[in-house]
Order: sequence, then C-alpha cells, then structure tokens
Amino acid sequence: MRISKLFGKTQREIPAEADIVSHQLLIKAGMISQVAAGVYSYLPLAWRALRKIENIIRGEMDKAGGQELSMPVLQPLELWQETGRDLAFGKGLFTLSDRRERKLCLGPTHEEVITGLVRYNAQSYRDLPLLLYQIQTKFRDEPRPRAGLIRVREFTMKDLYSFDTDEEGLNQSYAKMLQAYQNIYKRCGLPTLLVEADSGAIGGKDSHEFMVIAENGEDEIIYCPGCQYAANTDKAESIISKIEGEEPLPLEEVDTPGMATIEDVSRFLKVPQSKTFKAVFYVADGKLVFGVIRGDLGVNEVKLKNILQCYELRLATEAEVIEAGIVAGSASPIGISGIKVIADNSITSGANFIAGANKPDTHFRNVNYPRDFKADIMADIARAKVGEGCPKCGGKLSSTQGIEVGHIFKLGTFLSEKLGALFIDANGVSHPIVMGCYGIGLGRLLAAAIEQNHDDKGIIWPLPIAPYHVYLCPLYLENPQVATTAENLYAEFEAQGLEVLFDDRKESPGVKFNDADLLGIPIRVTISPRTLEKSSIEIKWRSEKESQLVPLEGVTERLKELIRCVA
RNA sequence: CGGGGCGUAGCGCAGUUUGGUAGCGCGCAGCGUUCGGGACGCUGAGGUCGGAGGUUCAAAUCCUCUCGCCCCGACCA
Repeated sequence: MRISKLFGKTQREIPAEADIVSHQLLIKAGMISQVAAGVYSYLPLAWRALRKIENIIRGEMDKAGGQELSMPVLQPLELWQETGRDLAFGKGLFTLSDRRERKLCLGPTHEEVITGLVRYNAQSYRDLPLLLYQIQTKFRDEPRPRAGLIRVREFTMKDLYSFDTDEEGLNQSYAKMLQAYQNIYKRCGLPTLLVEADSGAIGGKDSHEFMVIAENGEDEIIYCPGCQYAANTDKAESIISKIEGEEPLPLEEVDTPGMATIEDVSRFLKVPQSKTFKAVFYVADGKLVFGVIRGDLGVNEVKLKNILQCYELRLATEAEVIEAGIVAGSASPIGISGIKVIADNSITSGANFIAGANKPDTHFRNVNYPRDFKADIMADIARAKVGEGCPKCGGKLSSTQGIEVGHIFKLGTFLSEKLGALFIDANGVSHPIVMGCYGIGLGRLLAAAIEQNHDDKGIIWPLPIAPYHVYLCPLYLENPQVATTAENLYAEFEAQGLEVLFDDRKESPGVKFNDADLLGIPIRVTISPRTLEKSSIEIKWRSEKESQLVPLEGVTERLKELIRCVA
C-alpha cells in the first residue's frame, strides 16, 4: 500500500476528548473516527489490525474444535422475554419496532438465538458436544460509553457457545476455551491475568475474566501475591479479622447526640469501627431491603444483587428510609419488622457491637447476633479490600486495575431449560443441554494491545496484529536513484508477499520518521542516498532504538526471515 | 440518572465578561527554497459560530428551550 493513496491521515494534534492513550493514538494515527458516543468507524489501518485479530481468534477457535456460523443481529424481543433476560439487560438492550409495531431488539449477545438453533439441530447425545461460534456485531446501550474503543455501544465480538451432555463435558469445553483464549492473548502481545468474575446479566455460576493489567483499566482486581487467587472486586472474597473469646454482655442503650455516621459513633463512643454495625438501605426491584454489615466494611452491590436475585438494585433515598419508619442515623435491625434484613457474615466476627436503636440520638451497646435480632438472609455481601486475608491461603490481598479483554461463563442449564433445548441420552431419557459461553470483544482487545504496546512517539504493534509488517521509507525521493530503488523494492516486496506500507510521499525525513513511529509498523526499511552509497538499506525495529545497515542484495529474504522468526 | 465541562473551518484553539461585518496555528491546494527526527517564504481555498425561538437598529456574544460530545460517579460482558 502506498501512503499517498492511503485513506486516513495522521494528525499533529489530538482532540481534547481523548484521554486514554489507545484512543489518542488511534485518532492521531488516523485509524478510527467517532460517529456518536461509543460508535466508531475503523479506517483501513485499524481495520487491517482488527482483521488480523479476528483471524487469530478464528484460528484458535477452529483449532479447539469450534464451528463458525452466523446469526442475526436483529432479533424478536419475544425471544428475550421467554428467558427473562430482557429484564436482566434492562436499558442496555437496544429495542426497536418494525413497521407492524412488532418489537425487536439488536442482539447484545446470542444465547437465546443459538439455543433455539441447537434445540432443532441437536436432539441426541450423539450430536453433542458442540462448540459453535460467530464473529459479529453486538449492540449494547451502555450507560456510559468511554475511553475510545474500550467501552462502546456497537462492537465486534467473537462469541462461542458450548453444548454438552453433562457437567464434566462442560468442564472440558471450558478448559479448551480457556487454553484457546490464552493462546489468543499471547499471539496478540497481551499478558493477561485470569480472574474469578461475576456473571452479571449473562447469568450462570462459574465465570472467569481475562484481564490486562492497566492503570486506567475500569475494573479493579483483588489478588493474592502469595497464591494464585485473583478475582474481580465484584466477586472477590476475603477473610476479615475476627475477635474471639469475648463474652456477650447485656444489651444497653446509650445516648449518641447528633452522631449519625459510623465515623461519628465510633469516635464518640471510643470503639473501633469494626465493633459497630452499619445499616445500609437498598431498593431491590422496588422493594426496600435492610443491609447490615460490620462498620469498617463496605457492601458489594453485585453480591447483594445476586443474593436478592433482583434485576435492579439501587441505594434507597433518605425519604424512602424514613417512610419505612426507620430513624436515619440510628437505624437498627433490632425490633424491625416488615422489611427484609440481609446481614453480612461479618456480623458474627466478634461480640458486643454498637448498633442503632431506631430512636433519634440513641444507639445500642453490646449487640450480639443472633441473640438480639434475626436476619432473613445471612451471606457474604462485603466488598473485599486490600490488606484483608486471601480466601485461599490467608495471605494479604492486594489490588490492581485492569481491562477486561475476555469473559467465559459456565451457564449450566438455566437457559436450555427455559428454551426447551433438550437431548435424549443413551437410555432414551431427556435432559437439558449443559451450556457455556465465551466472549472476546475485538475492538477492546485492539485498544488493550495499544495500551500495552506504545511509547511517547506512537503505537508499537506486536507483529501478528500489525496492519503491515514493513514500512518502506525512502528519503529524498527526488533523487532518481532513491526513487528507482524504492519503487523496485516495493514491487519486489509485494511480489514476494511481504505486507508493506510504502511511504512514497515527498516529505522531509522528520515527517516520515515521525509518521512511521506513530503508525507503529514493526519493521522500518530506510533508503537514502547515504545508504545507497554503500549499496545498502537500513532496517530498524519499531520496538528498538538502533538500526542496522543491511546490503541491498537479498533484503527481501532477510525481511522474510525476520518476520518468520517473530510471527 | 446525579455532578462538572465543552460545542466557532478537517484538527487544536482565541473571540463571549463589556453586542457593532469571524480570527490564529496546524492541515489542505499552487509556486519556490530546504530537508537523516514534525523546515521556510509567498499565494489561495475553506465557517448555517451545534440547532430552534426570543431581545435588539445590530447577536458567536444577552435570554429561553433543545440536541450532541467528554469527564467523575451511579450503572454496566
């Protein structure tokens, strides 16, 4: 490809709205262009890189036994109502009506469609297991698209679905995909961390995310430096300190004038926050719920949402709390009725806690569970924090930020049951198919690859996903010898199947070198009167500082060799 | 959805406080001189000032409404 003909120009300045490096570089390099919030066009260079990623993914899916197919983006909303996942996705689902006012949606994922497809095409255990996938556009009306290609509303996703006869089969499919994913990231130049995750709107039990560690990633990962434990904060568990051996004392009231927060109360009564109970109020699908947790801990709303099995969860407003007859600031689970109480396991981590008395300016001392009140549900609803104990080995937990570049789920049978995707076993007995699903966002992977592979000059593409392999960079094109050599080399490279971007512009060396660095093509080949004096050209890796002079003779072979070694 | 910010030429911005015929830099086109790390000179093209309504002799500027974009939070594969 000749740069003079390439669609997409590099820019000197970047739009103010881009504030993460992959977004800035993609725009500066003229590779993407925004159309609306979270909606982008890919220009030729970025599109080539994306197709490289796509082919790597396709290769790994095929190798793992996947079969590629294609399902529609446009789907009847009815299909989603059957599984109830229209509610789980909520406003994230793009919906529309056709000319006859039939409700449709744009697929945010394809479990419904594929399960329907499998229902008609796999009825016997002989048809299973199946690994079916597509690489296709998804639509999700994200509450807040952000960070360029990292969180968008329209994106290309590889989604594979596994169908097995039993749990054991699912585990095997899951393991195959896990390995395939690791191969993909490795080939894309991305070190990833496998973390335990919440399955969110997709549903199911077990799930893992692949995270690229990145300062500006939007996910927080809790991990243990001592063992392999790593989990998304949505999911992370921890061991909190316990106070043992304290004898329960009788309940007593204390005056706490004007003390409404845990900080106030703990300071006023001179007890650590870990010896208090915090009351937190949420509205779950319209119903007020009362959360109780140890005062030094925070509620993990994802865990809470899962335990309540609700679609929508939000903090209650003060008005809603007061309306329920609760005294804000001195709220208490003691003597409460008509409202669901969810308590975190931490409330049994000691004895003689401080809690509200549900009377203004009054608290209780020596509150003990279950002596003084009952919780409807006892569960882990705490947000794991740095410094707490690792649930696996007891070591101290750390945290880091990451970008989620893949998510795999063990779905089990809840969708196949709802949609009637059954198979007949060897004994003629019918069972629901055991499902898994496995997703990678291609654009996000591309952005994450740039986040990981760049310097202050521009992108440094890992060779397997680089739009081109060689940047042919002649200087002083008005020099006939340079021009002729460059043209000849370009023709030869093309003929030999090298992927070459030819900077055939009559620009100054500075401009060309800067653009070469910005575009990030792995190998730069420079030709100038200076190199031609020695019948040579210069080869420089984008990732390295130094270049080397190489004889013109046999350059093509040499480049092919270099590319073979890396790819 | 709550909080904050911003919409003026392809890009980056000034001009808005105090109303008076829309500017700068980059980029783009042409010519010339340069050029191993974003050169310079001259000439030129390019703008419904996000949109609608209002106030006024006069609106990018003041008022009202509205649309869009970005950031933080809520939320979310």
